Amino acid sequence: MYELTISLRQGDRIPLYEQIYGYIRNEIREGRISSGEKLPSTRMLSRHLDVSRSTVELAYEQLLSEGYIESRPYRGYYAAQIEGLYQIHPVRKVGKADKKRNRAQYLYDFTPNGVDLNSFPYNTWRRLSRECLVDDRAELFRLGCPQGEAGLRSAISAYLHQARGVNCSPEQIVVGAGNDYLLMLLCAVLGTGHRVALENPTYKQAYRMFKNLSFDICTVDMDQKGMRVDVLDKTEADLAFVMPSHQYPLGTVMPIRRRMELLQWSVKKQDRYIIEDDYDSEFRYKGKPIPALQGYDAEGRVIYIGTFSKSIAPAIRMSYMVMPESVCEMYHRRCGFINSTVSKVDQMILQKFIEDGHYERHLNKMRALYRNRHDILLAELKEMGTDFSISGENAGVHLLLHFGSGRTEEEMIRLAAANGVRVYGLSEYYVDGASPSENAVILLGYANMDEKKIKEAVHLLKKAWYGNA
Amino acid sequence: MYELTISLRQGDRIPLYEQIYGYIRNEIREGRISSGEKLPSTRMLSRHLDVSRSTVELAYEQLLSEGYIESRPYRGYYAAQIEGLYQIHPVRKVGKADKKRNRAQYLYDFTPNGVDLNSFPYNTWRRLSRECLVDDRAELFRLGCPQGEAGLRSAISAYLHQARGVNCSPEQIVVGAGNDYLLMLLCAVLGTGHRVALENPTYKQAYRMFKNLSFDICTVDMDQKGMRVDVLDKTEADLAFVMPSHQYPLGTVMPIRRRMELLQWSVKKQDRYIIEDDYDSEFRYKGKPIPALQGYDAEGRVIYIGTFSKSIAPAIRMSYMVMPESVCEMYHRRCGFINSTVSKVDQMILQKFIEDGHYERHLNKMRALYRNRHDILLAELKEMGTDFSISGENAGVHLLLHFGSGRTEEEMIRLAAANGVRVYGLSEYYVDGASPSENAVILLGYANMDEKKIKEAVHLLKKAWYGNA
DNA sequence: GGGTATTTGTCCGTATGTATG
DNA sequence: TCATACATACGGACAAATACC
Repeated sequence: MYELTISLRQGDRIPLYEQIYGYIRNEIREGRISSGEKLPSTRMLSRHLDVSRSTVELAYEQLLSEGYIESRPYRGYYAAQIEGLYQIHPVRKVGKADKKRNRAQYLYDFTPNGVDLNSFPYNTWRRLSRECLVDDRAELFRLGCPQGEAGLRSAISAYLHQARGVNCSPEQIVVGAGNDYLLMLLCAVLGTGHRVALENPTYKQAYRMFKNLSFDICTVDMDQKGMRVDVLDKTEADLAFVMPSHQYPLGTVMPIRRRMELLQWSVKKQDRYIIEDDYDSEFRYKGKPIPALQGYDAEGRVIYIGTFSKSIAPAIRMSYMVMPESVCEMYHRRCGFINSTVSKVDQMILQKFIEDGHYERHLNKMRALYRNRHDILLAELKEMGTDFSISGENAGVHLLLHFGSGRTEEEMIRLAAANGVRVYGLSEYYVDGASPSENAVILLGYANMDEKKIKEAVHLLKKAWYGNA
Repeated sequence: MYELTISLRQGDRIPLYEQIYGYIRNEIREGRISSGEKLPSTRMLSRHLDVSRSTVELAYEQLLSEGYIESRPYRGYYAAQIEGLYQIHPVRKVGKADKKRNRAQYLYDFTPNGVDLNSFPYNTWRRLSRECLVDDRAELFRLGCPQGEAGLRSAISAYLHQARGVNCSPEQIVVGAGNDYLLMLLCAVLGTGHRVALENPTYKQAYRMFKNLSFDICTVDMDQKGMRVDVLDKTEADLAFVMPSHQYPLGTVMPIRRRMELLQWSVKKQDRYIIEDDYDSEFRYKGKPIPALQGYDAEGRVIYIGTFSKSIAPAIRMSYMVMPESVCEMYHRRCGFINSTVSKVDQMILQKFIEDGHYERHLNKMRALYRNRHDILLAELKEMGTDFSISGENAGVHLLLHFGSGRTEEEMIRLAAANGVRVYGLSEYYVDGASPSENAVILLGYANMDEKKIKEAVHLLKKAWYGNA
């Protein structure tokens, strides 16, 4: 079947269906689609071009009526014999200078920060967006609650309760423009003079934020259960920044016992707080979902941070923080005056998105999708080689490969790059210069790679790392 | 195999396939269909329900994509394991009833923070919004530049150059979610150990931000020309926060000479900076527009902050900061890692809005509108009484009434309130407890009051303050 | 036990309704 | 009113699995 590569200009003065029509007509005229050849089905093409099926149908109908293609009911459309067809001006389209120059140094990118590009519910979002701009006009002009719209906070609170076992009222929530901002805000809320303990390796944005806002920092080693509370206990830290659900980058899931130890640490002295970053907890593939640390916290020591960046789209720029009562009080006293950083329209869209059940459906869809990719990646990796172990799987959208001796990270990354595959080393996530492992540890994020790409990429990795294709 | 007993409501507003989808989803959720159990085939069910097979197919496809069922080709559909699936039952939507609770105690509100409610180009904005969501889909998934999209920054830089005489390249601009955020960011960029001089009275959000981020603060008195540089010179401040175009709340416009003095202050010692908040400079009604202070700054001492809150809508949450080279360098070193706080979609919408000339048109429209209101308010006020003088007119969207002796602010506000008119006193804008004037000074913002309302409101004020209707 | 009819998911083209500008 | 685009609903063709003779 002929593979079409049309680039549509949406919003152009030329309607979509005419662009499709014109393209295919040209391909047939100039023989790139020969007579009898099957064309992509309306469904396939509509999915491929990301337009409605009816739009493609309109194009096909026009081609049909002009005799360029033939329809075989229930089978498909086929290019017709075009001899004798009038061709007034078979204009040769000169290739518009290729825009793709800057891309594609890497054919495959296992970035651990990716999200799937194709699953965003554009149509729903657009509809909700329009509804908000039509229905709630006046709302655009009221500045809105600094913490975020009450309705959205209610929706988030309900979601967190059911999905993550987080106990909170909407009043405890602050909606903000991204995790970075919320961390910055939190630092302002807590004020100066704190020492924060970070896992090592950790989420570097957090490390940088604390560092640049003049917090004292100490790093605490991790074992397979997460941050070592016995080590934490010996530090002077009064804040602990942790990712119990799926540590970044290690992928560690903190078991209940360790969580309890951590909570005990938090109440041993006054004014200790745990900052729980639950950045990608939405995605778990095995076993029962573990409730958030916040859910076990009876003493109000856990500050919970979550985001829609991973679960919807990074460009959305919406995250939320759940503060215990004592922090709430500080927030209102010190930072209650700071206006919300999220557009009210966006907040209203998201609120509707959650309330109307779209968010639930979307999450389930994404989970199914990511699980599938996760399974395929695991299967492919097991075929690739045996001199590494895998960790951090079963949750999130990335996993780690721990190689045996004799392999350096730089070498692995370089070899992969030479074959067009971008992989990431663990060492860049260590702070304070520490990097305890001599052996290569490689991160593979699979969120923005489809099945086919995963297979091809692992195939290339095999070639790169083991020399056989 | 599970026997389904669905009663479909044909012609309902809920589509058939969604009814089927919803029913089966519920059965699975509530365990009436257990995992692994076979579902009726699309044909069986379509016959049973007397709908098309494709309708059933559509329902099954949705269930499949959300992970509720699994497909075994040529064999059938089977209920999947649903552990970990998200089930969000939103709590009752926040009653739209109590939204209006806090409003409408006042019939007329002369808030100095208002904007006009009816002039927002909803249709244009909606169209651009739609275009962005259709056109630049992939952009949603790239995180975007921390400073804001390059295109938007170019557009802002071009606008600032033409309209405000600001000299900058797009690289010097940071786009952020509101002035509050940009001030917070700026504090992080500058780091600790600074002393900032504020006009008194001043924009209280700025005062609070500096105070809460542990900056030393000193206040500098104002005369009719703005901040007194001679007083500033005697302080230890290395930062000066000023609003030369139209000081808030006094409405003072700083003349050229004073601006030069201020610039001279900034170069007298190293590492001094002027923060210029140009929050409502778009609106001037008399005389030539005065370029921004930044435009006169040859030494790179001025940090310029502007916003779209006043000129478009507060809910938009987009502001921008122009940094001189030296601050740029600090920004990149200390805060370059902080992700943008503005949704990419919103940035793209705004960029198009500016580039397509809508912003220019909108500004001119708003200026004409506000000038009209300004003129009418002035005329009405002159008819109202003679025991006050007016200042701060000719620019911005608010002005001040300075009353003679024997009138206290509290009394004026109370009298107005008793007649359903909300006015604002100057004293709340003073910081450090200072409030030099004994006499009442009243702020009147006219941005969100139309001609009719202005006339009615002033009429009521006359009644309230002078006793005659 | 091997051929055959049936069942099944999957793919397909088609028709009509609806929202928007 | 009309063009454009999308949503919903319909039923036939195909190939693989399976049940049945």
